[in-house]
Amino acid sequence: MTETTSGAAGGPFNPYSRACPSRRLLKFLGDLWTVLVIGALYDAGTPQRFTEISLRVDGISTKMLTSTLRRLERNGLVLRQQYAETPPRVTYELSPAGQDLAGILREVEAWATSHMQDVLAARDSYDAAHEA
Amino acid sequence: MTETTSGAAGGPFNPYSRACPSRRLLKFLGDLWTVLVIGALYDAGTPQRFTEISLRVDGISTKMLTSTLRRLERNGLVLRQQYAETPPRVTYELSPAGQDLAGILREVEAWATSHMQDVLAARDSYDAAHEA
DNA sequence: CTGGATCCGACCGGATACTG
DNA sequence: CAGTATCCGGTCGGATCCAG
Repeated sequence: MTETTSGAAGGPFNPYSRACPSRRLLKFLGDLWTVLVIGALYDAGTPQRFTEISLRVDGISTKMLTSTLRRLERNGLVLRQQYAETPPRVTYELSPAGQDLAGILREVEAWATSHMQDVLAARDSYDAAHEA
Repeated sequence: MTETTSGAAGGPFNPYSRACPSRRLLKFLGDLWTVLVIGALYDAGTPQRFTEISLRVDGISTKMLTSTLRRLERNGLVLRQQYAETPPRVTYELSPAGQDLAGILREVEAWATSHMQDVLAARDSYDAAHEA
């Protein structure tokens, strides 16, 4: 036990350490667009086209969808397939690693939706007790 | 089935909808400092002081620790206890809801650390295939 | 010790226009 | 259709100083 910071051990990576690359990865994984795009691909079950994903993730801009998909692909979480057709057709799907992650992120998502009401109530309570 | 967007059903809240409050909540839950502070409190097991948390979460500024704890408290995820002493002593601990969430976020954290190596390899592979 | 207040640079991210 | 390029306002977040 030579670790000075906390966190689940089991490997050399520790996001509680400022310099550890896992911190940046964790930051990316928690990003809203990352979570929603992965969730959308997970729900779809089949390879999705750029436009199809943008329809599932309401309000995402082409810029953010592009950059998010690029990072996901670069990190090995999403597989990109492009076909030589006109008009061009490109599809995205989760890699095995991406599917694994999707299951976990889905839990976070489920927590958010199932506890939203409680959170709303907690805010009211907090605001009432701290109002100016 | 009147939903037009995707996502796990089960409630009226849907983060895939741009206007749904659960989207903002989800964004907050995935925030790096949120994840690490919750994880630190979870690891500690006992109520932690402001300074103790800052030591566990390497590199967090007092500004971010303060604002993160405030939001967590306001959302009912963290319980704050202050004692009338000099010097002042304040402790923070996870609420039952917070502990529930912590277990899930810990999984995300574990995914990040356990797959960091694979992700690093995927990046090398991607960069090699896309270098200018 | 536990913060609040302020300054300010960095960058996130939307809107828009354009291309193969 | 599937992006790329650019502009630019808003916000995030670190550093610093101050207070109860």
